[in-house]
Amino acid sequence: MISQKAKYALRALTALAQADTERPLMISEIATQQAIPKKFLEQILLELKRNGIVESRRGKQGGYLLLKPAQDITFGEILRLIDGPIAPLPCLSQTAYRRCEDCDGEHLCEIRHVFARVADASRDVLFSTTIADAVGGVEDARALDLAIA
Amino acid sequence: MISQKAKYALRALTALAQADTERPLMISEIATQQAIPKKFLEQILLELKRNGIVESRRGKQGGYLLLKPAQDITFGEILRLIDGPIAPLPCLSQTAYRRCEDCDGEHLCEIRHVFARVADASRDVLFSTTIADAVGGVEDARALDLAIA
DNA sequence: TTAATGTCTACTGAACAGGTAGAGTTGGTC
DNA sequence: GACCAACTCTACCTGTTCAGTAGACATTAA
Repeated sequence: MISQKAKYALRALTALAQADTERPLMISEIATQQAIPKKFLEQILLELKRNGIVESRRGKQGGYLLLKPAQDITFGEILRLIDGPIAPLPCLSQTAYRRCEDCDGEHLCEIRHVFARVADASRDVLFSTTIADAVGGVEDARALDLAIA
Repeated sequence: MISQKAKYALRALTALAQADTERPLMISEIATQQAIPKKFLEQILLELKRNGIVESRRGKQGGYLLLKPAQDITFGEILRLIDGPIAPLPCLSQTAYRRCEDCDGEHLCEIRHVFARVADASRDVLFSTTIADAVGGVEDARALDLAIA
């Protein structure tokens, strides 16, 4: 399971991606729109800012903006930022590798082989899908809804 | 990340799969061989027993045996048993579905679409790979090691 | 100058991870 | 029929993480 925090982060980013690229979106706007506790969202956006995903303007008329285009922000990137390693085992992490001290020889570890395939499959999806894809996909669905109704 | 407990469970099962099918393997044998804290392993095996994966014999000469053939025990099954739902979001779980109360309309949820693909990819691997596969795969590797040496 | 914004640090309560401890039960074996 | 090696069960413990909450502070447009 991904954390609530990561889910909030991804939703906040989709909100920013859908917004006007000129006018910053306030924390409170995003919080209300996406039903995220405001003070919690504050911390999340701060973290995204420190990692160069969004930028902020302070003071009146302040708020948040995407720093990169939405099609350059992948799900994997955000997930790794917020939740840490994607890998199902420490010895399979690309960013935080740690040897399992209880298995002798990684290519002899029965478990590792299997989870390596799981990790590859997940990463394939996560790093090839962007915030823009997500927003686009749903706009298609919404249009279809309208057409049917 | 999968829990340490799940990793231990999978290793214990590979140990049982590799052992003689007649003579039960004692908790302490598995614990020593796989470097698992004995009392913790006890609880794990008990849980596997309650769920019909292994059987036990009490008293002297007692121990544990696989209840089903190793090729009928999938990684997904064990993982779900020990760690709970495989899905990255509660609203994608097959066994413990729970609606996200903060998103309106699941097919309009930007996040859900993406993680549905991740979940499918993971389940593909996890439910098509068995304990027997894992043991077999490593025996191949071990044979190769010997051939090289 | 002031009011509306983001920034930062600290705290908290509940749940979960990863075990440990110890009393109890069962069933071969002598 | 006693003994002892095994499994069984319940309880407990310590540390960490999750999901927030609180509140003082800094900045800036109007």
